[in-house]
Amino acid sequence: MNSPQERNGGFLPDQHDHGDCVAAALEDAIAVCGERGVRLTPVRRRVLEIIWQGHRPLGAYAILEVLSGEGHSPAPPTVYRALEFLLTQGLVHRLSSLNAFVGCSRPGHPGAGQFLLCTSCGTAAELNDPEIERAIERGAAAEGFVCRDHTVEISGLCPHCRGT
Amino acid sequence: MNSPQERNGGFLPDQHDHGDCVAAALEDAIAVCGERGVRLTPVRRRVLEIIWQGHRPLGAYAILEVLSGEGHSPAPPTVYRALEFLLTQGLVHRLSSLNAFVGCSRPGHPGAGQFLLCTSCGTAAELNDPEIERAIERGAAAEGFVCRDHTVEISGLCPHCRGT
DNA sequence: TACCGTAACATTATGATATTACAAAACAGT
DNA sequence: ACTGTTTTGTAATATCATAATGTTACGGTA
Ligand SMILES: [Zn+2]
Ligand SMILES: [Zn+2]
Ligand SMILES: [Zn+2]
Ligand SMILES: [Zn+2]
Repeated sequence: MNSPQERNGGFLPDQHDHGDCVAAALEDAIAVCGERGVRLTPVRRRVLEIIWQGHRPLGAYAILEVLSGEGHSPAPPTVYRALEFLLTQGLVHRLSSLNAFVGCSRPGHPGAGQFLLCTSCGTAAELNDPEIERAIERGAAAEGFVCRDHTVEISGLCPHCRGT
Repeated sequence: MNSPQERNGGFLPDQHDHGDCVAAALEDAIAVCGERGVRLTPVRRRVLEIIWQGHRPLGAYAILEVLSGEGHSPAPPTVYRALEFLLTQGLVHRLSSLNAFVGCSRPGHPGAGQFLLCTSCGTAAELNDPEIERAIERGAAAEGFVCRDHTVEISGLCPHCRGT
């Protein structure tokens, strides 16, 4: 099984077929979990789908609310556990500047990614930019610091909102 | 009045004279507030001092606890208001990956800075690295995104901890 | 099938962080 | 001192996340 390719990392047109995004994300998730011998259980799968309802970060309690509207009313730990699983498998990312979660555009990839967050429409785009990573690595090394992880979240205006 | 210079941005030796750091930070804060015609009131000043007790980020409730041990027992809004003031004046930074606040090494400077956070000892160092900023700007521009602000928080090991 | 061990999930409660709304006090300019 | 503005106090509440404990579902074994 070949690894999933980058998908939906950038900003997409408003009228793109979002069903395809969700379907591709699920397909990738099934593949990644299959390769690793971990289980994409119904709760985990449903949480991933809910996150992929849009290209915008969703808070844990917003996910809870969606689940509550489906007969099923789990408590916070259920959602957080599913999120932790998805984070561990690299299927979603956590955005600490928003306390929210977004689907990963390159499921299972190594590295933390960088995020562009539109303050106008709430849309997020994921970068995995080697130039940024290299600059960070270099800046840290100059202070004698060894990087383990990074959070890069850039807020501003997406291409759709910058014009209006 | 000349603007404060960069101070204490990097990792300092364990035995540096930290009283100097605090004194310099307060001096800079007084200068910045004086130039701008805003008031560094006793609460704001004290919160800034508490944050500068060390080179490690402090949570709002940790600050509250210190204040409580001083006869004076303010409620959360008092601390959050002081923090908001200090953030606005560029005297402290908020680290969203830690939900904590740290003194700014270049009081009043423009830009968001980048932070190195040691997971072993909790120490933070601030960078204002034009290379990182340029890389981010370029990566964002390639997606048609206009940057307004950024959060760059790098976790890993500081020079003191990497050896042990 | 019955058994066991592990992984996943449910439930309750609580911890940690942050904000709203309104009242009182301190301050600055007159 | 009078007045409008800024700052602080206080109580309640919202929001985000985890601890602690017990139960259920699943997969392997005999
Ligand atoms: Zn990703
Ligand atoms: Zn937008
Ligand atoms: Zn700074
Ligand atoms: Zn350290």
